[in-house]
Order: sequence, then C-alpha cells, then structure tokens
Amino acid sequence: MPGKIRKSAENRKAEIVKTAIRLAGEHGPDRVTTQMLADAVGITQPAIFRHFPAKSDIWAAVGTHITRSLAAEGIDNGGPDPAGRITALVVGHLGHIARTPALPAILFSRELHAENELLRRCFETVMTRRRKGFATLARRAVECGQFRADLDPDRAAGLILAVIQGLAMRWSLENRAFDLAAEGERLLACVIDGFRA
Amino acid sequence: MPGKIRKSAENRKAEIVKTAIRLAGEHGPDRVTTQMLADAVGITQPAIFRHFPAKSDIWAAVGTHITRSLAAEGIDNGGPDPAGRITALVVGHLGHIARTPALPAILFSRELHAENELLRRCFETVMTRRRKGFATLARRAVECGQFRADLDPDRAAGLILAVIQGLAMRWSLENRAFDLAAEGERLLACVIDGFRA
DNA sequence: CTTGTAAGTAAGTTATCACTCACTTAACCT
DNA sequence: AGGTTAAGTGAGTGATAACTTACTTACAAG
Repeated sequence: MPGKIRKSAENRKAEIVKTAIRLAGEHGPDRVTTQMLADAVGITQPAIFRHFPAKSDIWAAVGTHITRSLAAEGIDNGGPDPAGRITALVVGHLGHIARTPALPAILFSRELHAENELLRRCFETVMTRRRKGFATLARRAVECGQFRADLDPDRAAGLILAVIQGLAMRWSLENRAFDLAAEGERLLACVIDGFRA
Repeated sequence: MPGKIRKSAENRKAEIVKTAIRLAGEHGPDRVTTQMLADAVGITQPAIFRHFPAKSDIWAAVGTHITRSLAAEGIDNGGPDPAGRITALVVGHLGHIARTPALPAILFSRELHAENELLRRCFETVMTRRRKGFATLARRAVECGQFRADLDPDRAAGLILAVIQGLAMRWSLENRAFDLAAEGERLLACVIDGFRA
C-alpha cells in the first residue's frame, strides 16, 4: 500500500493502549474487539497481534498504564495543611477520571477481573495504596488539630475513597451528565466539615 | 428423555433470571452465554429461547427483578429516629448486596448499559429514588435536632449513597473478602457522627 | 544503492456466539 | 383413554470472535 506511513512498535503499542481505553469507555471493556481497535487505529486486525501476542496482553498493558497514571500523583506533600491536601487530591483524582471516563468501567469490570486475576490484584493494590495515603494525611490532620481527636484516620480514609468511587459510579450511570470534580468537591466538603475539630 | 421433569414457563423464567444473576456475579454479565445458562439450569440451549425471544430480554427481566427487590424496602417509616432509620436502611441495602453479590457488576456494567439504554435508565431511576429517600430522612433528622441545622439534606443523601456504592465496589474489587454490612455500618457511623448537632 | 529488519496485509482457520426449525413427549383436561 | 398444549430436544444456520500463515513493502543503516 503506497502512501501509508509506518510507526515504530513503541508508538503503535501506546496508540493501541490509549485507543483500547477510549473504546472501553464507549462500549464496555469486554465489547472492544481487535477489529474495532484496528479500525480505530487505522491498521488491519492481524497487525494488532504483531504488537501484542494475545488480546489479554492488551488489557494487561492497559492495567499498567492506568496504574502508572494513578500512582503519578504523590500523596503526602508534608505541607502544613493536610486537610486541604486531601481535598486537592480528591479533586485531582476526580479530574483524572473526568478526563479518562473509561476508568470506572475498566477498574470495575467483572469480565476483565474474572479472566485476568493479575489485573484485579493490580487495581486492588493501587486502591489500597491510595487509601493508606489518605489515612496518613488524616492522621496528620488529627495531630495538628484540623480534625477532631476521636476521628479514626483509617475509617476516614476508607470513607473518602468510597465517596470518590461511589460518585464516579453514579457519574457513569448517569451518562456523565454532571461535573464530576465540582460535585465531588461539594460532597467532600460535607465530609470534611464533619471531621473538623 | 425419560425421567426429565418439566416446569411451568413461569417457574422456568424465574429460574433463568436468578441463574443469570448468579452467573453474572461469577463471570461478569457480558460473559454469561445462553449455553452457560442452559447448563446451569439443566435444559438445552434452545430451550432458553422458548422462554425469552432474545437474550437481551433476559437482561431486561433481570433489570425489573433487581428493581423490584431494591424497591421492596420502604424508605421513610415516619418514626421518631430518622438517623437510626438511615443506618438501618444502609445496613439492609448492604446486606442485600452481600446476599446478591452480582448486583454491583450488573448495576454498573458498561456492556449492558451501552446495549440496553432502557436498563441503564431503570437502574438510574432506582438510585435517584433511593437518594431522595435519604434526603427526606436527613431533612427530618435536621428538623428534629438529630443533625446540625446547617447540613444540606440533599448533599448528605448523595454522600450516603456514594458511600454505599463505593464500598460495594471495593468489596467487589477485593473479591468480597470482608464483611460488607459490618464495614458499611462502621463507615456510616463515621459519617453520621459528623452530621450530628 | 543495496539489503536486512520489522511493520503491515490478504486470506485464511477454528471456535463459539445468538438464534431457528422440525420434531418429541410430559403434563394437564376432559 | 385420548387429544391438546406447550416445555424441551437435536441438528442445524450465519455471523463474528481471536488468532495464524505466507507474503509484501516501508524504512533505516551500511
């Protein structure tokens, strides 16, 4: 085919992974076929298998891509306002989901997790780490008097993460019809108000 | 086939719906095939289509089944302790999910919702109704002095529902490894403490 | 300019999906 | 007992999934 350009394997792989994430948000992760991927990327279907030995390897690559992107935002900046830091992190997290609307669908896809136990563990680890980060911040907020002394930091962290995930699910279910970060900030303010000393 | 019993269409349909829900929790809703359903029920695959004209009608039936089961628990009992009523409802809701672990997977399946817009609307309505129920209870709790006066009942209701759904997602992601209702009661206590006057 | 490498393709294969149809037989009602 | 109804079966269909193989050609290095 004259006139066709070729990309390096590295670029093409990244392109396939990003396309898979986008399509997963539109049709559901399990409805993304290698043909759909190939059409969206602009190559033939067998070319997909030139870059990934099996389709499941695409989802594995998607997993590490998402894990990296979620781990990118550091948790504890050691600053003097841990409560504010929590809010900033939550808003950042929700903003990231709003920019990558496929995230909830991929993170909680029973189909992918039943097939690929490793992927499930991968996401579980990311979530647990994030919860521990919130717990550390909550503990520091208690120590410096921002939160009341009888607050259990672990419980507070579990609460914050549940609010993020629950709201993201509602946003997905309601066809992304409201401003996720703004609504999240409002709900979180309600939670934090209850935490204050 | 001698020795085989036959069930009435009504019973068989109900059996297929319940089996579909169970299998959806194990393999993911989109991985449930009519063959799997037939094997699990104990009939041949074409017999499934004797009871449902198309596979999508099975999911529609699953949707109304779930909607009914979720709507069964009334919201406002008009009692003198709205805060306690909220806790009871949440624990009841989580207990229902624990007894039907496929619920989160079905309620938030992108695959089903992309294919069947009606099903999505159905679940969205259930969730909205439940949120309004919590808002009413929160408003009454504010009025009778259980919650602080400056609490926004709608925001509080959104928060409570997000906690339920977020926790249910975590429970799913962690392979149902902890006691959902107990953990939910602890998290909710943390929220309610922050609501009190 | 030549040449090796690897990105890409055309045309398959096999398996499995939802769904159909002609037929059988269990179960109920006189 | 006999006839009707409808639950269930056996043997298919076409579509489409993931994946393979043999071949082609873009492209960069010598």
